[in-house]
Amino acid sequence: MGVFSKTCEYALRAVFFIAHRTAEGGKVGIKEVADGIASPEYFLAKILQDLSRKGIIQSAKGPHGGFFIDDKSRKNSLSEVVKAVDGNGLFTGCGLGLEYCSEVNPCPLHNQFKDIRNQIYLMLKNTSIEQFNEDLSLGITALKK
Amino acid sequence: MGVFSKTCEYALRAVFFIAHRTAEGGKVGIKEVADGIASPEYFLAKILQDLSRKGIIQSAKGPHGGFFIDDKSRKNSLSEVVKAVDGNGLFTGCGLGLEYCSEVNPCPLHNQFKDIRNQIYLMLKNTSIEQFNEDLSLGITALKK
DNA sequence: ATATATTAATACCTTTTTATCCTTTTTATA
DNA sequence: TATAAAAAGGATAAAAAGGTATTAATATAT
Ligand code: FES
Ligand code: FES
Repeated sequence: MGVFSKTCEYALRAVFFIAHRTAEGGKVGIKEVADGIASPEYFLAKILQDLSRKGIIQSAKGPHGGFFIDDKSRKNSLSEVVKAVDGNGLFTGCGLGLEYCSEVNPCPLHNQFKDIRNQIYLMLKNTSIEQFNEDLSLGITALKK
Repeated sequence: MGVFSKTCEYALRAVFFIAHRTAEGGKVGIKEVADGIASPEYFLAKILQDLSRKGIIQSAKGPHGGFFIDDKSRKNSLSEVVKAVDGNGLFTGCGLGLEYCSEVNPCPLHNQFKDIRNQIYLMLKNTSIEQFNEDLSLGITALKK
């Protein structure tokens, strides 16, 4: 497994996709999102439902419904998305799984690991959801395959 | 979940513990290791069996038997341990879970993520198993709680 | 108002990971 | 040679993650 859980990977890709597709208003359906990011449809549905409850994205039922991201939410940083899905253990936890990460009782990898952990956090904190809309439009970056 | 799987966390802590305790020759039993790194004994047993089969650590059955790490193996880097347990997906995989990580079809996070991923690799590659023996002896670093 | 089609939400099932128990094999030594 | 100590291996179970089928909500046409 990678740095993020599968659930979190799908969540991040979906959030990018939805932000991109609803930048000019409008909504996008679950099937389209699932296809756009190559994820299992119903599993993604559950993830989006959760993100919706937590206010990371928005949704509307019924015909012409779908998922979207409002102006305020699209300014959110990726760290909010990761925190909503995986919690913030990735940002604060010990790399070797000690109960607490601390300077007073550090694990052998602590000094090196804390820097890396912080860089992961900064990367996510300093990146907004909407930030890649243009790259996606230009086909510079991809969300599947 | 953190950067490493639970299995991998236990493996790394155990490897540090065994290297430290068998630096002057001798062996250490599974119960002692499990206690020393605060891990479930029988689950750890499986992990150590696996590490032993893969040549990361060594073991001896019978009275006065136990686990140990020979001179050659203790020079191994942590990346070997992680690779043995979790594979090398952590070192090569896409942060957002795309099938392949590549420059030609990069995900939005690719440029930032590849640096971080490489730092994780370098940290592990440049750290040997035996490297923390002294710190552990001095109580500067810990493997439990 | 009501039926209908559309769509998200929920309840359910499967697989993987993590953890435990029990039996077998190996081996030092009494 | 018998005994006990220790890892190895098989079988099982609980928990978490991953994935699928069904249900509920709603806009719109009639
Ligand atoms: S104690 Fe392990 S990373 Fe801080
Ligand atoms: S393509 Fe995603 S990290 Fe390289």
